[in-house]
Amino acid sequence: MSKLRHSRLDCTPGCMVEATLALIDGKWKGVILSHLLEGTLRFSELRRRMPGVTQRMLTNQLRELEADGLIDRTIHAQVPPRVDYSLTERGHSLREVLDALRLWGEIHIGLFAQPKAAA
Amino acid sequence: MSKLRHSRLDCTPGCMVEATLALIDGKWKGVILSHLLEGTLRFSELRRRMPGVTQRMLTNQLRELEADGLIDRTIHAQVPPRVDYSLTERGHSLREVLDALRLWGEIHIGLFAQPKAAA
DNA sequence: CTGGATCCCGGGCGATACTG
DNA sequence: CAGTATCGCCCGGGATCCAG
Repeated sequence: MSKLRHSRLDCTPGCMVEATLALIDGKWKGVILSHLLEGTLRFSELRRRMPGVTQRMLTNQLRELEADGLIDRTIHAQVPPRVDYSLTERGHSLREVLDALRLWGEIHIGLFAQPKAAA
Repeated sequence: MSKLRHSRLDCTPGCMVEATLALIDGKWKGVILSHLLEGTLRFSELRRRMPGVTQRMLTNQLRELEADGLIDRTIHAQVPPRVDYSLTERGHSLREVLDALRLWGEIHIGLFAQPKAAA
């Protein structure tokens, strides 16, 4: 597991929330997972779809997602190296969570999103 | 808004996911929100319920949550100062999201990813 | 094409001390 | 009780170069 900050024994409200957050949080994981929800992608494809992320970070985040068992990394032994990334079953199971996050964002942040006004 | 890393204009898959994550992410926000879901709490009560967090960070996170319109901060003019924190309507609307996160964690982490307990 | 290794900087975050 | 102010460490993460 990448980073579970505080002891996961203090399961006061929020423990599991934090535990799950620790998996999908991380600067680019949410975006990566969202992209992979649409299907398998190779490294260069992910890069192209995420202009803002550096190659270092992309590799980094992918490794963490892999370590957390959320994505599979398939290396094809070819002269031009090729690596495919796809969601594991566990990864796919996050769809509902990601959908919940996206849905809330669309409703409560939308396009203008009053950070405090709203009320 | 506390920290929306990349332009929220590049709404490729994951944009809203990240936007929402930016609000509830942040080391302690998930836990804070979870606690406040149970009702209004004053500063010291929150501290007591979250042994691991420093006073500085707690204040910090509470301020960000307030700036994002997720919680209300009520100051009572008393000799022993007293400040109550409670969820705004917007904050309460996160319940489903937090529930989704917690539920996923309980199912996909709680069962087999446990260090020793579990099984 | 994929990704490792290095250098380096800003800031996140903890510890501590002070205030109203 | 509920913060604010200051110092300092650590590391996340960008840029760059190298390798299979």
